[in-house]
Amino acid sequence: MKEIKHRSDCPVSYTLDFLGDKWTLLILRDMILDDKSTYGEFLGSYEKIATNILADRLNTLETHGFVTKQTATDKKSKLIYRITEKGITLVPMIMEMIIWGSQFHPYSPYEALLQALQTDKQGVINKYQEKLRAAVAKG
Amino acid sequence: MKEIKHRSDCPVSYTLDFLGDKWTLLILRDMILDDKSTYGEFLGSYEKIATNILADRLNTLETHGFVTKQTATDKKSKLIYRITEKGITLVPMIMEMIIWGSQFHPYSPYEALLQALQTDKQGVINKYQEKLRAAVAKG
DNA sequence: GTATTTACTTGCAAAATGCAAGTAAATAGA
DNA sequence: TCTATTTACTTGCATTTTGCAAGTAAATAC
Repeated sequence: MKEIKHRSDCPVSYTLDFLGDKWTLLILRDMILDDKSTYGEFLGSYEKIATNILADRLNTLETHGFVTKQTATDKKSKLIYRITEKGITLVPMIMEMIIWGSQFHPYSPYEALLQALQTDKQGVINKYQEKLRAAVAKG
Repeated sequence: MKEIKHRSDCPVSYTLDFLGDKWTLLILRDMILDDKSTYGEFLGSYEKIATNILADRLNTLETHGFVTKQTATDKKSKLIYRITEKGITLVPMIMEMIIWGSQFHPYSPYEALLQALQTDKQGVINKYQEKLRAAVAKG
């Protein structure tokens, strides 16, 4: 279990204390953009996160209220990780990263999304946030 | 000198390969928000970056075209780090971090900035980018 | 009853970070 | 001109984090 140390009161530093690593936001990307929700699904992502790191990050995300964990209704051995309202506040950051990264390295699977972001960024953000909220509400 | 390894073509992962650590964006914050430009100034920031990490990150930022380095006109022993056009593309990300971090941890020195961001985010971004471009042009 | 799925934990090696001290050129002050 | 200080690092070593492979354990499928 990782204890987060805050180096200063600056919001940039504060943000990096949570999100400044190579894996945390990739898990949230999987949840936000690809509707992934289980350990196995996160593990299956192309970037190949190590099992111990994934367990650690999921734990930290849960501890700090970005996700919740509950056993699946259909299968007791399956755990469902769901993004919370706090997690949903990270949608703009993820979108900004898609925009930024795409400038230097185009990625065809996100071409339509990128186009939409360039036309109406706030609209896209709202749509994703509403979709995620609906999923939370559905339970 | 750090070689950046890209884990996948996903722009989020690509972005994190560059910026997914605790220090790189803090140096850029110092340049963008506080007009810092020397090794000593970065070292003086509240978060207390280690000298070897600072040297490494400045080197990496320079290697990848986010900053340039040149000796000061007034003092040969002084090196000036300047943000490039590529570095300036990170302004929206930094602003998003300010907005996000401030939600959970208010920080009075950025109160006015935050207010402005909430009223007219794109306007603030443009203003900062123009200010930085002007500084680049001035040399 | 046995194999597989799902979600981890454990142990150890490798890499990154943090801390303290040392270096070296340029400048400032006596 | 000699000495101290500023500026920008590098080096060495301890600590922490990450990565990889293997092991565990409950639930489910066959």
